[in-house]
Amino acid sequence: MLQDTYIPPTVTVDGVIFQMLDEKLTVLLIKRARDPFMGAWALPGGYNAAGETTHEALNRILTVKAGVSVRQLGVVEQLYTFDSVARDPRGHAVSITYMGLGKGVELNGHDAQSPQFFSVAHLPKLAYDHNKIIVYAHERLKAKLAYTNVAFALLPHEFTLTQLQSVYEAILGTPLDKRNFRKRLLSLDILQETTELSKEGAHRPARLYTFRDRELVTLVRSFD
Amino acid sequence: MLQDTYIPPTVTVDGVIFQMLDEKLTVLLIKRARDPFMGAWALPGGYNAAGETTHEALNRILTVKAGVSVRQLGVVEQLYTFDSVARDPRGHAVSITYMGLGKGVELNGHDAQSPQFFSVAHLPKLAYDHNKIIVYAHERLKAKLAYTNVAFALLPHEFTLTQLQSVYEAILGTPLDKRNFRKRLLSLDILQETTELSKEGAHRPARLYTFRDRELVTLVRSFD
DNA sequence: TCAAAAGTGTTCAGGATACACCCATGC
DNA sequence: GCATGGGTGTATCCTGAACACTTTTGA
Repeated sequence: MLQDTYIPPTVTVDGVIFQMLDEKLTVLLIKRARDPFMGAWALPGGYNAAGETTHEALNRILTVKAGVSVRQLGVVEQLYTFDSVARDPRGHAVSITYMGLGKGVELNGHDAQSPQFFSVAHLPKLAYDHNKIIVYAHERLKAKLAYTNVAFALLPHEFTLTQLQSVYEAILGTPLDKRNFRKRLLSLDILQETTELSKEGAHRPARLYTFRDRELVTLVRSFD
Repeated sequence: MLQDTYIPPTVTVDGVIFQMLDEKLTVLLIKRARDPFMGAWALPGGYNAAGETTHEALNRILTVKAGVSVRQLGVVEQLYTFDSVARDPRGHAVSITYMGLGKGVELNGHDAQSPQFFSVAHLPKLAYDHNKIIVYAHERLKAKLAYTNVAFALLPHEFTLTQLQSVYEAILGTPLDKRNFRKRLLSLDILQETTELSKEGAHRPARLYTFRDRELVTLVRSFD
């Protein structure tokens, strides 16, 4: 089936890496070093070569361009594959996008392309259609809050329910009722109460919780 | 960024084409003409060459291998992109899968690879991991029944509520309550009552309905 | 004693579920 | 007149939404 004349399209991989900073959802961007869009902010991305999987390519790209390893990310999930406009004489390109969720991600001394986390709520105009890709990833993340334990990947091992609520609020973009939020999250059976308290500030200490699982768990669906 | 030495992975496109036959959900399969898995049933798929989009490749592959045009399909949706095991010396391959939904799809005189629709409930062992891909597509379709009008792509222009219910039941794999089903579907505001009746058989004629839209519509979400 | 965040229950409305009988037709 | 599928309504349960005050601590 494979002719000798078969020439594959260019394949690229792009990553939408989220983490919480200062109670805001932020996304990792780099400054493009070359045309097209030289100097513009963009998602970290690059070519996928023969002999490496898309995950391997993602890891390599994040490492080289931003000093981030996928091992620092609690969740990595494929988003969508775009047919991109040709960027070279080979014709159409295919772009596979991933979403990654982390916490305390360090950008180890890679300032060549100035990797930085930007608040998702106030993004500059990005290269290509990267703004749309981020919106898509954000929607996916919003939806997953409702029926998975994804939030674990964005929080420290132990956290207070108020911290957890602030993550939900930042991602959903709406304030939530404290009592209803606690009732619901506790009823999902994804959290584990610890015996520890966080005592910070001049107020009553807060109970610390952990997630029962540190990997993505999908809760039961609901249609008939 | 693009070295002259860049060699992309092999890119393939596979289609999971569903239609209703005899009140059952069925999927289009072909018999593989070459190794690997020569003689085994498989999803129609093939190489994506430079210069064509994945949609174009899908259309070409379906046309050549099964005599099906994507224009016969009411819905075409990308499913997932798999890193496949290398099938040739180029190394890893990337496989982009699509789901297509049709009705009355004709396989125009292409019996070279014996294209046929098989009941999803009773599939043979397929080549590669195609059984898993079909399960994935089936899950996606189930989920979409709940919050979109996808079913339009599987039904004739006019249909009875009983026909519609039978599509839902076949896909979900459970019987549904007639009164509750009608109440719910009618409340979604995706159907349009016609003035026509279907009079077949020795019983009361049934009201015919159409879908208000003949393109995919997503209903409102529900999280906070 | 004051400020600041933690923690906690009840009421209400709307949607989902369960359930059984009469209707219109062809033969 | 009978067999066949078409068509309809109500009572109940459960989930989601709204809503305000007391508790514990540090300063």
